[in-house]
Amino acid sequence: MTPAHRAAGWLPIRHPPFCLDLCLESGQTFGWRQERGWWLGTIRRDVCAVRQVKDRLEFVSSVKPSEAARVLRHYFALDEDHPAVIAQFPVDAFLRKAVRFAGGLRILRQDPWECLAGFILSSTKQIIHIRQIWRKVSESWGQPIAPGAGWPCLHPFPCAATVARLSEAQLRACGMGFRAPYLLGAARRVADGGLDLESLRRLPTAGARDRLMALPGVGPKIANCVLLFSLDKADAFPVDTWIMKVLRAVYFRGKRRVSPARLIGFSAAHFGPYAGHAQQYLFHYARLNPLRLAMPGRS
DNA sequence: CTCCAGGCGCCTT
DNA sequence: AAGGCGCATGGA
Repeated sequence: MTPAHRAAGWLPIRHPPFCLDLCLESGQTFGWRQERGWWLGTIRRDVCAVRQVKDRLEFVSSVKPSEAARVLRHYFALDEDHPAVIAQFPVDAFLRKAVRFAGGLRILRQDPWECLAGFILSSTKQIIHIRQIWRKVSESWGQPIAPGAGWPCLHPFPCAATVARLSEAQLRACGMGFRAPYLLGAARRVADGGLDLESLRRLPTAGARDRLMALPGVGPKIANCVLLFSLDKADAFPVDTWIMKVLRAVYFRGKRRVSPARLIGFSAAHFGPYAGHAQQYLFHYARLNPLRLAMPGRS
């Protein structure tokens, strides 16, 4: 290993289990890629390389180590008592199986704008495609920066003000199709102060959700993703096609014509104050075990 | 070729 | 309130 590839700093993982691979592969963020054992990605203007070695996180960053440590500790929620979160889950055999299946899967604390943009791009797209679009947008309008000497340059995702100045045609050129006017509209609302994303932290989950859903292209699912993945609303419960399959197959087995509204109502009551964290385990399990999920009587 | 993907907006009943 | 459909794009 060259000196350039030595970590500039490291962070202890104080509440294991923590699994960096699961966190970055589980479809809650779209800008990270793996290269030679390191994860390369950006958090606002902070360009970094990260890897997990047992119970610590090593990093190289374009900003000074003390600042990078602060940003990364927060982003990867290393200060969160993860076992205490799991302990708040309801007594539920299937959920516990999903937790065992993906030990150390955490909810990251993303930048609200980047999270909003990512999930506006996500509708009826596979995760691999969302990553492609994300990268195209980043490389088209983000200034390239290297985490350190000897590292490849990465392009931060453009901020709302930058996207707001683009044209719909420029965004469509990145392959996002009908999502272009949605992303542009949301960027303008955020850039012109029509919606202050940070202020949503101070609102109750339902109120913050209403504000997000006033944005073009943002319905309940995307709003819940933004609340959960970037605004510390642990009770927000995104219901996508995979979660719909889980709920129908596991919690409403054999019943026909269960409405989405009823599934959502059940989820809110059943999964508790950390429903969103439970959702991420269910989502990941369903996505990687579609066959087992479809098979009856295998719990 | 067809089908579907971490949905949403709009249009019918 | 609840259900159906079109929307861009790309990979299986």
